Amino acid sequence: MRLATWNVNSAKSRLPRLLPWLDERAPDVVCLQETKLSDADWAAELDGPIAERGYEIAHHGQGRWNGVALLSRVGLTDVVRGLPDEPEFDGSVDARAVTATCGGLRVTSVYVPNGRTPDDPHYGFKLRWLEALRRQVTGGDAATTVVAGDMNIAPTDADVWDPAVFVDSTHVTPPEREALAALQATGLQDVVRDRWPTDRVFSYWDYRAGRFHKDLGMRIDLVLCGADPAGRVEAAWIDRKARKGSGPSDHAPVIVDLDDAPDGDIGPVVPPPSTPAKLPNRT
DNA sequence: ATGTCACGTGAAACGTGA
Repeated sequence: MRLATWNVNSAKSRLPRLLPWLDERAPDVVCLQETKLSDADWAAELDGPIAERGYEIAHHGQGRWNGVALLSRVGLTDVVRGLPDEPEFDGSVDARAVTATCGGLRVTSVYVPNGRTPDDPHYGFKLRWLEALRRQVTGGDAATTVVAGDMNIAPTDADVWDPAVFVDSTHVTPPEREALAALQATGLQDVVRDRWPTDRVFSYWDYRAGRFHKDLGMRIDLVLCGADPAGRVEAAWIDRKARKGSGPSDHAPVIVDLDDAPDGDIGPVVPPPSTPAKLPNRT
């Protein structure tokens, strides 16, 4: 099973990149963030071409900002929009989380609040939102949980291109990193970092200043896996190709392949190859 | 280089957010 997450920075404007990417990478479950569409506009513009490719869809949108979605062709049931006791900002709840059961996993697509600056009210909102996300995970079966999306946190200084640039900025402050660590302490593994423990691995590059070309990025898009999916990881990588070319998102997709054979199942028993019958000699 | 996008407004440039 191939699982992916991608902050598309507007699903409508990214359609010319999203559809070919679905065709090329053929993910089974996709978490999208920053769709920037209402549910009605998503249905009008995206439902058709995505359903045509065999996906069931759960979109949780609000319009101009935010918006998340789950696409699945391995089942999509028990859809929940938002988080339990989700905190408000400026008097309303944003569209930042959608959860469903896909292929036996409880998957949540998340767009964690940016925080803006550490002294902005949005920063406290970010911390409260992360706590609500942690509570949701503790209320479920952590072993089969996947939380994937734009966390807007670089887990360590190795996840930013220059830690000096980010001093006193959001994405790297200790309270954010502690909130992420508390989320992971429910039993979730950062499977990309596990796979590439010492490599320079980024998922986001600012559009400005040629940052992608110079590989001056950050790793803020994470796939966090409970024990079951974490134990089945066959590959985990950033699809940098999707950040190249014309009209890309500023984020690249993260792709994780899981072994579909459950524990103890060695797959179909294949009989040993028999001696091939000799082809009749041609004369 | 504060260097780019995307969206809404409203009909072109500007404010907002990232």
